[in-house]
Amino acid sequence: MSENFPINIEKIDELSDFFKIMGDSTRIKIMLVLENGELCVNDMSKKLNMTKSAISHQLKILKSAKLTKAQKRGKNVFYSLCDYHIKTVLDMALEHIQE
Amino acid sequence: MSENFPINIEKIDELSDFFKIMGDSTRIKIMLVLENGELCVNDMSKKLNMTKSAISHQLKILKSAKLTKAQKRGKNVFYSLCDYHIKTVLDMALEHIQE
DNA sequence: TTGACAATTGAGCAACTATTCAATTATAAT
DNA sequence: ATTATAATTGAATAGTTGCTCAATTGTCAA
Repeated sequence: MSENFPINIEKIDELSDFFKIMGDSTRIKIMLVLENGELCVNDMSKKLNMTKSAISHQLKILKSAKLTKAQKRGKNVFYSLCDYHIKTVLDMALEHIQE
Repeated sequence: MSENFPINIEKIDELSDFFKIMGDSTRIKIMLVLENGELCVNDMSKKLNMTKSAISHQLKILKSAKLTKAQKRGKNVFYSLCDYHIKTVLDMALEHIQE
């Protein structure tokens, strides 16, 4: 290990952490509903038919991974996608499973 | 859910399952050492400084996900990468974490 | 200020997962 | 046949994770 290895070890952990975060259907659903634009927690909760608590817990993870960002307006907190790479990664993965 | 939703629900599970498999540093390491060509379990075990058993368990998962394929020759089983999309997904993810 | 709604938080629980360890199968060499 | 090496397998364990539930915070309206 370490030499003769294409990328360094911390990067590998970052990589697998990234995929770990993508590897949950609730978080995937959240990202997909956010592709059309920002939504508040309540709306996501209704669209995905899940409790606000469950959504909120996952949003916290997505936010800390810089995959979503939040903006508070009045009583609501509106979330939106952060990174334009994500859609490409999702599409690439879709291509992979398609066959 | 279900209507007004960009892709169907089974696809979402397939997607998150795919990312779940990518979301482990051992499996990432295996895929990275296989980028240069096939290797037997013993070689991977040495390169990654892990037991053959641990490697073998993860190879089974990668194989069942059709990310690697195996070929037996003599006492050895040689593994290689299956899908050319994987490298692109890895590169895309690397681009995401780079910044 | 009071009541209602939006969102977050933390503890607790059940389900899942990666590694270790020991045993087993399979092949090759002596 | 016996021994050695390669790989797989399954059970056990320790660690992690996602959801629920209850409590809490923050904001707006009456």
